[in-house]
Amino acid sequence: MAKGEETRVRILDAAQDAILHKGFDATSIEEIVSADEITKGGFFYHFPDKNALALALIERYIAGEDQLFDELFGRAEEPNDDPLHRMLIGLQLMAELLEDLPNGHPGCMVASAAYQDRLFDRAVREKNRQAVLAWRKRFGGYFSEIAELYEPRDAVDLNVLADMISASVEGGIILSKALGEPLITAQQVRLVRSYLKLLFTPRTH
Amino acid sequence: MAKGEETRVRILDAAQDAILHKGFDATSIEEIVSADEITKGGFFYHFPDKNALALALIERYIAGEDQLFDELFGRAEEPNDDPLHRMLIGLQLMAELLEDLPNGHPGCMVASAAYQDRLFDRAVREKNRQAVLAWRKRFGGYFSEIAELYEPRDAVDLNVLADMISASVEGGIILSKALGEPLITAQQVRLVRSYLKLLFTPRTH
DNA sequence: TGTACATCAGTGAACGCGCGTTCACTGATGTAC
DNA sequence: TGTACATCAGTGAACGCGCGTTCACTGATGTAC
Repeated sequence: MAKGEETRVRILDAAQDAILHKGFDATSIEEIVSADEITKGGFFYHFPDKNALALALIERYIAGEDQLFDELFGRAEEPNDDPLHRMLIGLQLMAELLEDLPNGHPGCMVASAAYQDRLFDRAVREKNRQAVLAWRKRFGGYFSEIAELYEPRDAVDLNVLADMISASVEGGIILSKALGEPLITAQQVRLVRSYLKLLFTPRTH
Repeated sequence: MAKGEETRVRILDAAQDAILHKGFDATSIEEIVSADEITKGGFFYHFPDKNALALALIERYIAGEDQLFDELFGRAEEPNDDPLHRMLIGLQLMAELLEDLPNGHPGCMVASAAYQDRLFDRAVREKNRQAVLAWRKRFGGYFSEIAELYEPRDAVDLNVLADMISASVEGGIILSKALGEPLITAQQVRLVRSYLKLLFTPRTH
């Protein structure tokens, strides 16, 4: 990685950590750059203004999540797997990954932006919207495959079910932050897993 | 209501609306009071400093939620009702109430504070923590009653199940804000209801 | 009922500080010939 | 291999603006006698 790119990443890291605990406006550029031992001028070499920082942070966060979900649910090495099994394994892996974070999930940039939408321009808000839609599309696709093979025991909209995965993580993070209990998010993911098992597993008499 | 108390409430209303869309720090006192047509000096008559505003907002929000949950789940008029039935009715009422908000739920002060915890002093953070614990205790108590009568079909921790109600609302609000779809929160509450039905309803052959 | 005083619910000007942003400059590295 | 120039990745001082907070004052309302 070139020197400039490395500094840029360090700026994003420091900014994200502060923003997830203080909000965007309360996080000053001075504070961000002093954590990286550069100056304010250096910040403005990498970003034209503070709004561009927000955009870059959200884009990076979304890309990271997409890659992570590909790894957890993709399981490209076994493409013929049963889709329900693949989903349950994916949620299991996600829960384990969350349990391994000693301080819990540090927070979701999308959630942070959603609670500060009036601070950002249209480009940022639209990126945020597209991120959540992409999650819905991804998980909704998985559920379509599942529903072709398994009759759900209760009438559910598959897009709402897809949102449930995102919502349980987002909600878990909030409870976890408010209580200072790192394990909550993983527990909520496991609970969604329990629901899907009950919902799609055929009755055994 | 006395005149001063009325102004205080209007300050809190204006502040809450702005804070749920911009965050605490980015919401200036000037902006809050100009919405109410008073002056900055007037604000400081009602609150010693800005942190006291945060504390008052969170206390008011928590008290409002507690009262609402009492109404939705208490059903004091029929205390001998089946606890599972009461829970399902409560969630049904909650979903209907959320569906009736034309712009969706405006946002949760507890979530907003959780994503800006470094902005506040210990008193605010502790209030926030107690709020989530109270929700857990409330719903956990309901689930204890239910579990005494109905064997759950999957091994679940009742406190985690209690958190699920809070988490689905919190997560639903975030998705709803990010997508601009007001109905999402109600949908997520109905999905939790579907889970509880599957989890606790006895098998009928 | 009238008067004196206290309290309530603010007004409005002033303050010092930190913020985002600009800009002229600089040393190190890369490229052309 | 040496030299000239361009680009990269910053530095550091300066700016104007808006912020939270203070404070002396004020008019309206309430209370005591």
